[in-house]
Amino acid sequence: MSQTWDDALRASGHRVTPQRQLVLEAVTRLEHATPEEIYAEVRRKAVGLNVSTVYRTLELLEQVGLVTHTHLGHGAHRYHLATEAQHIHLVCRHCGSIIELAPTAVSSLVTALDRDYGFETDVGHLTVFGTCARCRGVAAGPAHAGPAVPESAAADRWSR
Amino acid sequence: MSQTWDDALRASGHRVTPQRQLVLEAVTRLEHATPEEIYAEVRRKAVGLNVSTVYRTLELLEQVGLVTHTHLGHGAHRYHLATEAQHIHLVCRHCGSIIELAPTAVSSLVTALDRDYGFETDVGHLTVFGTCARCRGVAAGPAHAGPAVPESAAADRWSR
DNA sequence: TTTAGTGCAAACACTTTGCAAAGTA
DNA sequence: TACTTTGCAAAGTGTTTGCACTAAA
Repeated sequence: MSQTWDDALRASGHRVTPQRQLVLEAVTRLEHATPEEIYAEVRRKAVGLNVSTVYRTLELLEQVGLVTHTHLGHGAHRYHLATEAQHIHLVCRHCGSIIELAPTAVSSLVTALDRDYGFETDVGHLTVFGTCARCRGVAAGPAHAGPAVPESAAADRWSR
Repeated sequence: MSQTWDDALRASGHRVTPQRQLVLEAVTRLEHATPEEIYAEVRRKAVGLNVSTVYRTLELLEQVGLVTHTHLGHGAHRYHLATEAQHIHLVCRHCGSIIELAPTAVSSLVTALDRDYGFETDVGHLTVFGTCARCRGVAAGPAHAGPAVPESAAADRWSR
């Protein structure tokens, strides 16, 4: 049931190239890497390799099912092997640290969402933002007041 | 304990302008809006208003505590009122629909993360990707094989 | 009047595209 | 050989910045 990465490419009618191997290796080595980081890593071995190739390759590898990506805050796509054990991420807002957890940590949530809403959770994509234990001690979070909302009116006064 | 939005601005040493009111209104009206969408909405009332003003205003309003943002997939920042009831999001990968849930739906997870990892979850930012009930019936998810990883070697053959 | 806020245009970071040359099968 | 993939350069998105002008307080 297990095939090699190059067979996976060939089987889907794509060609095996050094570029693709390098990108896949980079994804394997650096976990949670952005396209940018993957590009930098790949360049260490192959200076001539182009950014667009990295993007195209990542898209292909994902399509073929060799890699997947997650969103870890802002706009950063981060890629990792599809074969890697599924895990969820805790991202600390303050120090930016990423904590990996086994999916079992959220199994009760997954079960509940399925039972109550018929929603099938993509565990590999689950990211929880918050504050890690270390930062909690340091920062005393600012308390928001909770002001009322405007009543739309002044606009016509100056619009044009 | 509740103040008006313009007082919130003044209190923090900022000025009250029509632009800021319009942006805040847009955020209020369209829930989960991207800067782009907010800009479009605002332009309907004030053609002259500039995109950069929208970005600057959103940043300010967030800083002052009137609005907050969430990441709902790719790189899309979506803004909503800070006063709005906290809620978590279920995003369907297939149809793109967004389901809002009360934070209580994940309270057990929040408790567990706190107890086990000392992690304080930012519930307002929690987004769960997956497949909604409707799409589950339709799409028969493709099963990934799980090919092996390359063994780094061919690279030197052609790098330069 | 003073100083913060705005519009404009240009700069940015990141990602995508068209096309001819190079390389896989 | 035939046809996919790459490198290159140029074009797109979405977001940010500097600066002179405008307007809130």
